[in-house]
Amino acid sequence: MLLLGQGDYELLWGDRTPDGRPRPGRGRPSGLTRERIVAEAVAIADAEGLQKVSMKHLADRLGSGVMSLYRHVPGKDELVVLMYDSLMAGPITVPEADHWRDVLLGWGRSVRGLFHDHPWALPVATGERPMGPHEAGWVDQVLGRLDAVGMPPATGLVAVLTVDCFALGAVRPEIGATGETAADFFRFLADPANTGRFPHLARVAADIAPDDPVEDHFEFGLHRVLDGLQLYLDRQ
Amino acid sequence: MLLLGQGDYELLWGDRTPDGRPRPGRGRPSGLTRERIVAEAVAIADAEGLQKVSMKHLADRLGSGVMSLYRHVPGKDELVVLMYDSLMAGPITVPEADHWRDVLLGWGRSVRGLFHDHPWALPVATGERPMGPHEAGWVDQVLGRLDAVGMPPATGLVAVLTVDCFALGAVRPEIGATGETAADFFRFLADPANTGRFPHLARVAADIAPDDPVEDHFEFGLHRVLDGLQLYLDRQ
DNA sequence: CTTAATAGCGTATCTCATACGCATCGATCG
DNA sequence: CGATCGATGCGTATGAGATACGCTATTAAG
Repeated sequence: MLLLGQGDYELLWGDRTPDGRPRPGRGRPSGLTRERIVAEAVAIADAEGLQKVSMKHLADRLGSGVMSLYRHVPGKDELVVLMYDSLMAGPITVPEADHWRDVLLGWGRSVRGLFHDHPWALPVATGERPMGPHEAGWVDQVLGRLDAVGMPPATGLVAVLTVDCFALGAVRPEIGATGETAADFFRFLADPANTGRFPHLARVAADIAPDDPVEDHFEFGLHRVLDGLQLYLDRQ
Repeated sequence: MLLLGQGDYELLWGDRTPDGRPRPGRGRPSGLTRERIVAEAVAIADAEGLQKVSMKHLADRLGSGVMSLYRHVPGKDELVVLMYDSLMAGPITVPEADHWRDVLLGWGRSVRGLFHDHPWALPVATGERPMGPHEAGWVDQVLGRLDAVGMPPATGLVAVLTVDCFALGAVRPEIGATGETAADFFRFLADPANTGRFPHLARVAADIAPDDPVEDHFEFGLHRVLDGLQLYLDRQ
C-alpha cells in the first residue's frame, strides 16, 4: 500500500552535497551514498517489481546493514519518491526537430518509453508528490525545444501538459498487457450471460480481430491530441 | 506498497450469489457480506486514505473479528481490486445528448469526478488489473450512448479509450493539489540557483498569475482531445 | 593525541497480513 | 424433533517489514 505524504519538498530540493548530506568534512566518509541506494532500489523494482523493494532486500544487495540505509534516506516512502525522480536524470531523448508537433511527438513517446521500462513507476507517478529536480529538468528541456521552434512558453506549458496527461493515461493499458490480446482482455465476454449484460461491448469485441494487440492505441490517440492542439493554435 | 497480481479474474467474474459465495442453502447464514465489507473499506479510504484501510481497522468498523473478513474476501490486495470496481457500480452519470461530442464530454467529466471523489483510486487504476464487471458496465453504457447518436461501435471504442486516457492522466495534477496554486507548485523556483537551472520553466512560471489554480487545465485539454477526434472523424 | 562529527549497524519494537483450527449456528434429513 | 453437515465467526500464532535507539568504529580537525 503506497501512499505518499507532504513534506517531500525538502527531501527532493533540500540543499545537499552530491552524496546526500551537507558534509562539513568531519567524520567518517560514507561508503553508501543516496545515489547508490536509489539506483539499486530502481534495479530491484525493474527486475522484481516494487513490491520486492524492502529495506532488508535492498541492504542485502548493497552488502550493508538495514539500518545503515536510514543514514542516507529518511524512510521507505521517501525512497520511492527519490526512485521516481531519479528516472528522469539524464537528458531527455527528444530528437531535434523543426516543428513543435515533432517535439511533442517525441516527448509523448519518451514518456511512454519511461513507463514501459519502469512499469512500477506509473502508480507512483499518479500518487501525490511534488515535482522533483530531475523531472523539472525534463520539462524544462522540452519547453526549451518548443521555444526554439517558435512556440511561446505559456502555450508550451499547456501543450506539454496535455500531451503528458494523455501519455500517462495511455500507457496504463499497455503495461502488464505484454502479449495480451483483445481476446484476453475481453475474456469475460466468453460467458453468454455477459454478452447479454454488455451488448455494446460484445458487439465491439466481435469486430476486433481476437489476436489484435491492445498496444496500438497509443500512436492513434497521441496524433488525435496533437491534431486538437494544432487546431487550437491555428485559431489563435 | 500496492502491487496487484494476476489471477483476479475469478475474483471479479467468478460465479457468485449477491452475497459472494455460491450458497447451496446449507449452513449458517452470513451476517457479513462482501458488499458490506467493500463498501466500508471504500468509506475508510475516502475519509482517511487507502493507507488506513487495514484489515484490523476495517473489522473494528464492521464490529467483527479480523479473520472473519477472510471468509468473504481472499485477501487485502483482492479487496482493493474489489473496492475499485465497486466505484463504478450504479449507472453512469452521462446526460442524454444528441451529439457524440457531448457524450464524450460527459464521460470525461464523469471519470474526472470519480477520481476527485476517490483520490486513492488513481494509483489503483494505474496498477495492473483486469476489467471488472462494474467497469465493464460503465463502458458498455457509454458505448450504448455513442451508438445511439450514430457513432459506430468500433469508432466508439477508440474514442472512449482516447478520452479515458486523457482524463486519467489529467486528474493526477488535480488530486491533492486542492487549493494548491501555481506558486506552490513551482516553489523550487524561488531559489535563484534553480531559476538559472531551469530557465524555460522559470520564464513560464513568471507569466502565470501566482494564485492561478492548477485545476483549470482539464477542460482545456479535454476539448483539444475532442477536437482531434472530430477532425479524425471528419476525414473518414 | 584528543575529540567532535559521522557512518555502520545489531537489537528491540510495533504494525500488519494471514494460516490454522475450534466453536457456533441453522437448514436439512432421518 | 434431534442428529448432522456445511458454512460462518473469530482467537491465537506466525512471520514479514519498517523503523527508533543506542553503541561502536572511523576519520578529520585542532
